[in-house]
Amino acid sequence: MSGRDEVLDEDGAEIARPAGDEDLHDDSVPQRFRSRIITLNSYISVNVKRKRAWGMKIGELSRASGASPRSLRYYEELGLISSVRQPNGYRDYDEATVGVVSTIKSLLDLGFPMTLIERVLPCTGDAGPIEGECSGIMARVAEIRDEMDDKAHRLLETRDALTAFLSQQPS
DNA sequence: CTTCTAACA
DNA sequence: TGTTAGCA
Repeated sequence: MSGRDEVLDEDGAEIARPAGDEDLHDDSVPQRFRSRIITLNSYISVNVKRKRAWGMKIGELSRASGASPRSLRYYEELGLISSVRQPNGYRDYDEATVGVVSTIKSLLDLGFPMTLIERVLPCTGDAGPIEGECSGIMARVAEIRDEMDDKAHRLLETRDALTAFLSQQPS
């Protein structure tokens, strides 16, 4: 173990060159860079111990979330999810993104238009720091909640009507 | 084979 | 949102 061996990811790409302790005490390394080296070292050690230097590529996230790569790029374009780029230009997603995508899919499932999700997600903090004024969007969300109440009631009525209808049918 | 961007029968 | 083209 030289401490200077290349660190490779699962695909064999070089991801970083870990600095050994000698670098931290070597006067050739300006002290203003040492904190960065320490940060890099801890980042590398954490990820290498997890046997994974990077997060997940779009294909993995796609399989894990059930969303198509096309959708994932679209969500990212809308700012719903984010990613960093690997040296090769490939998107690198944090594992936590799977949860955000699940949220998006759930809202989409419930009939929320992408345009609304685009404005609501930033207010949940899931897609990053809460920014902007959310009051307007929250008012709209409350409106939708009330509409849901109506739909729920009508749905129950229809269900009961169907039950009554079925019980009248001859066996 | 996978990903990327841009564009559209 | 899918799909396809042309690269890397």
